[in-house]
Amino acid sequence: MAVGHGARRRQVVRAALLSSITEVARLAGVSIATASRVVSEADYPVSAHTRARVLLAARELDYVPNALARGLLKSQIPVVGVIVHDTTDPYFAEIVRGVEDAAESSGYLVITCSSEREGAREASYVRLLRSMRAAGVIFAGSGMDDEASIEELPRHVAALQGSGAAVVHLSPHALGEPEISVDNQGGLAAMVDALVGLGHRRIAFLAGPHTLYVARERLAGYRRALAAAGINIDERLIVDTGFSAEAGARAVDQLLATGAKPGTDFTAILCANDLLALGTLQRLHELGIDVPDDVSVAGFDDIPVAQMTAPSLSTVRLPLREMGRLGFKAAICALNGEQLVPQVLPTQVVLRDSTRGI
Amino acid sequence: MAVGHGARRRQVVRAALLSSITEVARLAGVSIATASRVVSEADYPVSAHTRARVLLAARELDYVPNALARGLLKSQIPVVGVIVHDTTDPYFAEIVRGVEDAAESSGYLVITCSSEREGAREASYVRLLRSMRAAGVIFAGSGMDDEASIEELPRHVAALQGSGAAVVHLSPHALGEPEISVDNQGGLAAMVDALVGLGHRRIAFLAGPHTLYVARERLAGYRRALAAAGINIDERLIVDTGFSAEAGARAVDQLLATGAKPGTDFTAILCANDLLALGTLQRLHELGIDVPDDVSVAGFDDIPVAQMTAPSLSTVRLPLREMGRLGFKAAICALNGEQLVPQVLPTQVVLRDSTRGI
DNA sequence: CTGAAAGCGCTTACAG
DNA sequence: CTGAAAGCGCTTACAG
Repeated sequence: MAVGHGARRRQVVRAALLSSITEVARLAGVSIATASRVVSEADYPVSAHTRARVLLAARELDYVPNALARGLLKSQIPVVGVIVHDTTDPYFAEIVRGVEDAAESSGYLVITCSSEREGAREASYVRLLRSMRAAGVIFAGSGMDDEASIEELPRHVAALQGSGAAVVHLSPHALGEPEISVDNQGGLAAMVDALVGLGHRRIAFLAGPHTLYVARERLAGYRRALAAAGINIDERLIVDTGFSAEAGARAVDQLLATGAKPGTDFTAILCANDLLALGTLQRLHELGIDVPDDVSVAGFDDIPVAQMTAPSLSTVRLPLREMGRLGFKAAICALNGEQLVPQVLPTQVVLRDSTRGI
Repeated sequence: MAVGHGARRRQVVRAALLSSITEVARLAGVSIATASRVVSEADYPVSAHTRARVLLAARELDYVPNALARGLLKSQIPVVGVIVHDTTDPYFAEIVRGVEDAAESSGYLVITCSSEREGAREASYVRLLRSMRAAGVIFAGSGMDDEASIEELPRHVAALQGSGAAVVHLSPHALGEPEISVDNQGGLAAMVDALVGLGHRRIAFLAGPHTLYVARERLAGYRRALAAAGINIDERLIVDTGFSAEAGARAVDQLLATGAKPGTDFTAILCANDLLALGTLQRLHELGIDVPDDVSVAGFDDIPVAQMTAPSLSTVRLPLREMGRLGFKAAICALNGEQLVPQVLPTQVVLRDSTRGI
């Protein structure tokens, strides 16, 4: 019994170790050129009989082609990398999901790389993707402006593009217009308009990290809409923050520490993303400040949990999955040599229970 | 101006296209063997002068080694795949984050593949990883029992292991004990004990998908703890569900449709994961059933949003990031030929505002 | 329709 | 310390 088991095990391992195209060709009794033509599904004429024997041999040996050898020859491996700022952020999770949906059964493997909002890490991931001769890179998050992003990253991106890889941006960055994006400024302005429509005139803004392009665009939307409504901008109501729930909670404390009173000095808190709004809701709840009776709260992105908070969160819906899907499709188009036309997707204000008129 | 720009651009592209080790060797005036010894950081003696010239040439050409060529030679590429059930599920996002934390500056690239809980997709991702000669595969989710998981998957896993790749499981599955895991049964039993301690005796259970090993283990924990407490198990209070918030909301409707009354027929709803609990909270809120006054609700996993619901969610904390971190470390150990000792991590009951005594 | 041979970019015994 | 050469597994003109 034990012997039999050992022998069987060895056999499996042996098949695994030897299943190169050479083995398949030998077993089928054909040249490796012919074997290659069959297993690589090239549309090259091979007699039905020969084809069948090769296929049988391949199955017999559990043959899986070596993507490295193939990639070395083609100078490209069917892998598309998605660079995100934070895997655990639902904003990026939704985008990645969209990319994966579009990539399903396309033959491309999707690799997600998380920069943790560090330019050096991002650059090193892109370098790795370059060293693997990835077919494409999708930058899901917006550009940063630290040294690595300015020195190293563009070099790798240029090399990638120079060798025929597709590069797609889903957010604004230094190198030009994103191929697929959303009108961050307009979307945020629309939410300000909605709040003004509800009677709010003193709207605090948790602005996100000013090192990020998206955050700066959203801030611009805030300023633009207030100016358009003829409302004076009170700089003390603008808080520079991170992009996390914890940052939102801290920002509330910071805002209150200035002596600003909710309900009078500000009647609404608008957040540059939903995660900030989640932290804001939580901290206000802890402080016994009622939302929306004492103060209204609104977010931006419409991540799935935004419907599940109590009160449910008013926010601006971004078509995140769609962005991911279109991003992947754009990469494939670029790979086919098509010229990409930048596409700006619509946003939509969604008013739920965290905001009310005054 | 335009000409100058064009010329510069061409140069960049040219460097990108030609930067093979052959070019570096030529520019440095050495053999490719010597160039390789320098750039691959092999600890092979090379004179300081030669080394400096090679390094300079490499920098000049923006040389990035071809990982495919190197991988072809070694039959392994420094990539570790993490197979998850769903990228957008915070449970998996946290684990992936842990893996990435541990992999940081290890030289390995982490690839996340999302099976969407379909065995066929999972098998095809593992096949892709196999074709790329990945150094390791970490299965973050538990095994499924559909055909692809029984037929195709084990073949690829055996081949991967046979060729020296590391395979690590973070959850129970058909092939044996997970290398890194958590006591799902004991953890869930502990929460039942806690609820019983609060005076609950009629505890409904949203059980998750019975096709998943983890779900079955958690259900076993439910049964075990109730039996130990001498409480009769009412099968009508056990609802088979998915693992999403929507499934939780539906399950609440299903439970109520049986005619069971909250507060009398059941005083608590225990969920096999936090996402189910989130959906449960939301649906109960919509129905005007108060938590915890009318019914207590508890989850399992302690994903980050569990603290941010209203009321905040009582749950069982799983060391998710730690599991990811240890999973990656285990993969590296296996790669170094070390024998892995299965490790079971502790869980902890966390009581927040969604549960109360009766 | 089939096969022999070159070559993708690298590493590593082997010889000096 | 340095280099010439073989070879990893595949694809693809080229010749038949």
